[in-house]
Amino acid sequence: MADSETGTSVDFVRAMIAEDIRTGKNDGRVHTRFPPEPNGYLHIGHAKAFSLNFSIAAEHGGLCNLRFDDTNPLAEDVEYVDSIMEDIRWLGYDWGDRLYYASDYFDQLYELALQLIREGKAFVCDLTSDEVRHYRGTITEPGRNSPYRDRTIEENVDLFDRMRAGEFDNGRRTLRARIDMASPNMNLRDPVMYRILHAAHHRTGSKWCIYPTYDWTHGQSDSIEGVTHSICSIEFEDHRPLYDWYLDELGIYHPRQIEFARLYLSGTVLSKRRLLQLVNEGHVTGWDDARMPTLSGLRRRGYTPASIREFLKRVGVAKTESVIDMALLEHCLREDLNRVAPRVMAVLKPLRVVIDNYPDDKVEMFSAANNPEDPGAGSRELPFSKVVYVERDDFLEDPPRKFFRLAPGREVRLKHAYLVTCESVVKDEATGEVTELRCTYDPESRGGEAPDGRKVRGTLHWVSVGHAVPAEVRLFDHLLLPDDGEGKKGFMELLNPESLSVLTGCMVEPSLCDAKPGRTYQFLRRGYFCIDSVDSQAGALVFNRAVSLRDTWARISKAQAGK
RNA sequence: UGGGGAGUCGUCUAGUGGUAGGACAGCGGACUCUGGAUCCGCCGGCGGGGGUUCGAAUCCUCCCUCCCCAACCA
Repeated sequence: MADSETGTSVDFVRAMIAEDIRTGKNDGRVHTRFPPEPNGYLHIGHAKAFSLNFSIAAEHGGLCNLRFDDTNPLAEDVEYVDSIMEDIRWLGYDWGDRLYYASDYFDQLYELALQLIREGKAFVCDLTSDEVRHYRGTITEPGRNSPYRDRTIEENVDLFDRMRAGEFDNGRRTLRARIDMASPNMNLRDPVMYRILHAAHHRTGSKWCIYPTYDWTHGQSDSIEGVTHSICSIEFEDHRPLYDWYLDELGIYHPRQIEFARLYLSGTVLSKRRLLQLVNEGHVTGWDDARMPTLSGLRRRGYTPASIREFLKRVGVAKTESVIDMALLEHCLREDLNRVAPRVMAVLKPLRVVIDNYPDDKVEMFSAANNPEDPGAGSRELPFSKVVYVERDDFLEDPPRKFFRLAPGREVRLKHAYLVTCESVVKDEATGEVTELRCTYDPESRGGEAPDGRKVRGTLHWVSVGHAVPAEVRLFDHLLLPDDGEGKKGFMELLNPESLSVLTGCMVEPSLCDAKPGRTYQFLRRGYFCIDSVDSQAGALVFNRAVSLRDTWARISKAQAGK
């Protein structure tokens, strides 16, 4: 869809709304809403929905409401209400003073139901849920009318009143719309509007023992709030005729429902039911486990609101069911963090390096830029001494081609410090494991510059042993393994047993000593790491790897191994 | 099988009768005190068959594939 004014293209939802404005519908007003049920934590799929709703309203100077669709007290909880509000705000959206609950409308909904009953368009049905199912027919066969379908209006009003008064047990009766039991659309086969549920509601307490269903609630709530465009996900497409039916029969303000495709992400699952299962069965530590695609999980992992917003923008909005490659989300995070994350040195798997010709007790301070992408980020001082840690992976006794790091006789640069050459290797006599490297440094290379201009390809990160701060580092992999066959394996079989690996004894530079939880850094040459907001403490730092850096060497060595 | 939706590079997504473009991924190169970043390049697609037209991803038609619906969940 090309926008003639800007030359940029817009998605079909925005195009429809633009058309409504052009034709003068709703006096050009745009009012949307995000209607989550508080029965779980929000994930990135929900973020697609609410960012769409909030953004579209904002683009037209309109408003977007937050409305909790709390019509099923059995599934809902205030814990979820709170987390949902926190997550929406975190992503940067604001519903102002328009916080609503479907339960706020229970009285109005009851009156509207009475209106339908009085017009002969709804009836109290005594069929059990099993019987209702049988009477409904199947996908290919029409249903049959309920024997209670033709009760008098007086009887319906009386029975409905008594349902509300609590005279009947759970499931004993329902209020149903009187539409068409032969409709090819199952949603129109006399759908249930109210069920009896003697259960406490997290907001209305025990005031009600009948609860309206989603279909009976949604359109009327939209109408009451003056919502112009009710944007929802595509599985509600064949509910739209029912949405429209209620509004038309009631003769009240009629918003327009528009459906778009939900978001799916490779390597994870975006279904509340399954996420809840992961939590309940202990496959993750909670809704905010850093491996979870929930907003609280992504936040804990180190994802930034900006990166998620950019991701959603790039993903677009359409009606095609699509699975987005997780690599795109990761790309958006790197892109954002590259701009804003302070650089820092941390050695994940330490190997001692002794610089033999460096004075024993000397400590030098080197200035290090906090972010080469952002001169305004300033610099910090790094202590250097005779014994430092480098990454174990940065040394190979017998290096392959194109390996630019440390090896016997090789010279590399210790970032910001000196050029050092590996002179010998110390090993554990019993195991043969390399325990220490003995090196010499070039005193003329202070700051890392070769005095004679000689080229040194390898630059390593390091931490001075005497100044290093120990830390735990958690690395994450996808929750789900790639689905090899054509979805032959079940969800549980695809769970990645190695989605979490914990590294202890990592050594980070001293400037991180009093870093605050939730802050994200780039560990030079390693990736972006966020201080865990739950488990990290001063003196016992815990970092989560949000995403690795692009690793060209990993690709080269993999290709070499393949030969 | 009835109804409702959807099919464009590996993955997303533009396109609305006039040269199929972009992003991510992949591959190659330049540059680099992060094998990062940046820059340049390459790769690769209209589900299929008919038809209309000077011309079709786009219009018509038949077919194929995938998703959703038979909760008193949302």
